[in-house]
Amino acid sequence: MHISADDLVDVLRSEGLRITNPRRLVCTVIAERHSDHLTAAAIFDAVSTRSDGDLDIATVYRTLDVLEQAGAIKHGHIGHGPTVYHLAYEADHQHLVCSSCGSTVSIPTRDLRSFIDVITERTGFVPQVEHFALSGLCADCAKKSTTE
Amino acid sequence: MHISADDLVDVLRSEGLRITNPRRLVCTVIAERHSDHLTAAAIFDAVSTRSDGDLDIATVYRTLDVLEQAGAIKHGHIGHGPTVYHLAYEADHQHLVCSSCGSTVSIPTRDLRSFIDVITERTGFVPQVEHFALSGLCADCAKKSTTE
DNA sequence: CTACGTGCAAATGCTTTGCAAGCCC
DNA sequence: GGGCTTGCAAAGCATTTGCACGTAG
Repeated sequence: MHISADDLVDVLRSEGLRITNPRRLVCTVIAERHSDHLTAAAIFDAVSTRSDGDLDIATVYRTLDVLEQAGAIKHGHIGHGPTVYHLAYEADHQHLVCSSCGSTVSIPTRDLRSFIDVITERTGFVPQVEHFALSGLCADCAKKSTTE
Repeated sequence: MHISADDLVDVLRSEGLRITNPRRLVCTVIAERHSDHLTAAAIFDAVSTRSDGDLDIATVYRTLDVLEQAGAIKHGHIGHGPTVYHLAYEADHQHLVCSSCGSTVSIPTRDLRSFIDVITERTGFVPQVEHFALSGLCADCAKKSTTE
């Protein structure tokens, strides 16, 4: 299943929002690079290098807001860096960021089912694990820290 | 077990660092409010309202860095707000932030043992769950969202 | 005495906002 | 044409940094 720029534009249209060139450009980049974790700056850069591209970074943020409210995309936070955006249906994994070397790993949300259930049982809280990355040590750095 | 301002100062001393009034003041506030999740701004404010208090916010950040490197305190991230600091030995719980109402709940890290183990098994990654809060819906907001 | 620590102010990085002009429907 | 969108510039917030002065050890 791949989502096209037009699909995203349609989401906006169906919300009664106006279809403008800046919005089309942002949608195009998100669709083209659907597997990436895009930052607002990355989208801005990608658009800026296109021949038909010219828009303001503020507009990128505003468009991302609007797409997120429409349910087409979601944002998450990986470590300390800037906010990352991705298609809503791809928000099915948790990120792990190594606090030592900065590398990231993913784990499918479904593998964390029991964890999520434990939390809900004990606190009533329903976690959205994908939203914030988890910090820790990657395999390599963990090995190093025990060896030293 | 309670840590006093002097204990924190001693940590600095044992690292060969100089004991200055600004550092003493920051240590005092951390010791006095050891159960809070203090932000740099909160520490700055707390010091500023004392009769003997006068320091720069930059110094607060520098002192927090130094205390963290010395192992006396740790920092964490709860939702989008500013970085929070607390005594190292109190970093034994995970925070859950409600993305809807902003309320936070805690759960002891030991209750998440099996979760942590699953992640390590599958990815080699050793999570430090306390570092980043988890996002989700608190019991109340989860109830509301299913009712609506 | 001198390296370390401080205050101050300016810079940083990411994101938001106010406002007047522009363009979609 | 009316109002949603945009660009631009400025502001906001948390945090960091350069630098000259001050002081702990």
